[in-house]
Amino acid sequence: MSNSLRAPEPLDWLYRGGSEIFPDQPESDDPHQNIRQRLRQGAKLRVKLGIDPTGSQIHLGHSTIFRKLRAFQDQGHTAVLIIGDFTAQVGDPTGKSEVRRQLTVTEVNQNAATYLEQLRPLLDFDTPGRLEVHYNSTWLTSLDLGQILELLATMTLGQMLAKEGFSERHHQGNPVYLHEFLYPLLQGYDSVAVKADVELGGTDQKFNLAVGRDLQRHFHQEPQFGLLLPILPGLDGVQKMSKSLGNFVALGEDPLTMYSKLEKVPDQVINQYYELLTDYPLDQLPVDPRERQKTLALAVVTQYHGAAVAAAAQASAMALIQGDPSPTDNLPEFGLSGVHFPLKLFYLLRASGLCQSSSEARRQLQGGAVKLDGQRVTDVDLEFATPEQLYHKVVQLGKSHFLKLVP
RNA sequence: GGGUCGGUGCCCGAGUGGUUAAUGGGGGCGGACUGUAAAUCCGCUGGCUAUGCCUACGCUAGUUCGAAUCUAGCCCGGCCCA
Repeated sequence: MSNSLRAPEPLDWLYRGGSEIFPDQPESDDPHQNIRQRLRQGAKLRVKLGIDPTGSQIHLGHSTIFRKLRAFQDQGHTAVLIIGDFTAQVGDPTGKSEVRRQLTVTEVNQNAATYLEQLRPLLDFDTPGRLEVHYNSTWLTSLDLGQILELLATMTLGQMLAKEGFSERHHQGNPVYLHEFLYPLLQGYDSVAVKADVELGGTDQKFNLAVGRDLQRHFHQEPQFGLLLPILPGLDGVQKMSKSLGNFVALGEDPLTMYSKLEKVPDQVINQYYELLTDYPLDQLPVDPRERQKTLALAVVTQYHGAAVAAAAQASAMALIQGDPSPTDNLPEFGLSGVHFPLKLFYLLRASGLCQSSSEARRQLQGGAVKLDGQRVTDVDLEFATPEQLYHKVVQLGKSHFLKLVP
């Protein structure tokens, strides 16, 4: 595969998803201004991607950029993954209308530990030389005040205020703390530390990636290329996919939940989902909108769980929609051994995590949202004397939350 | 440091002594409809194994039969001045 570097002419893999590359001067022969020239020369690039472990879950919105990183890997380049264990404590102010809560060291470490596992289906971990993983605390914690001053002295207040977010917040009368100014500089310094040739990010990262170029130049390195991918809209079809908005699909979710969420992606954004989340030929998308959703869901679930499991999830989802919970092989399960009998149904809804509180569970029952084996239950005080009455029954909340009860 | 305005439920935002988890909007969840979509209509939107008991309007004390609403101190923000 490494030989393919000599003829990377169809650069579809590079541009799929509407990547914006900068600097981008297509007519230029200068390999520092034109990444295609660089690739034609067979350069082996160090492709940086930083991710701050601010949460415990990675979702599809993050995955687009990892897919791009994988594409670079498959072309023979080196993925340089930076776990922002230090920057996570500062908090990226990008796109935030308010200050980010600062995480503790313990939280950050716990989050970081789960990240690599979640990325396993996405990246090439095995081919030698294709992946480096760094924690940016390695170099950032050892910066002394003199070095920090050097970083700060590379930018002006005007440049900082030009960054989206800062000036809005300031003019809206919201606080902007000084330590937030350090974030872009630290992220940029990461590029210096790993000698990045390319850095990947979402379009909202343009400022930060540009700072990386400035700092590399300051430290007498070749400035990196920036490659920006559009932000993936969330399941609501409007706002960007994010955990805090709840409009996300996490990489670690079970196949059926993943499928159920993806098969109802709004029409207005489904083409973007195809482009950013799959390798499906974009000129061959199913015409029927319902088919288009199903095919997408199947394609994405396959990436994370394999074709067989994905097909089973699709079959289960279709059956469950029609109220038939029989082919429920891969439903998430809930063991009844952990709860006490006699058992009230609303308590079960709470205990199983289907509802967040027992009060909410009662409301859902009253609102007609709960079904047991396809039968709607509205009796708030329904109680079961023994676990045997519930074995192998399926509890359903709304249209897409299912749970199989097991001993 | 001084002056001034402000801190209400997921968010915004009413309320300025009195049956009440506290108007309204957004968002979210659910129901009907549908393509399991959108649009539309309707319901719900503090907690608790619950015919009741808790906790809530920045924090802590206080005034009062009774406070989110009054008083004091403290914490945190905006703006103006230094």
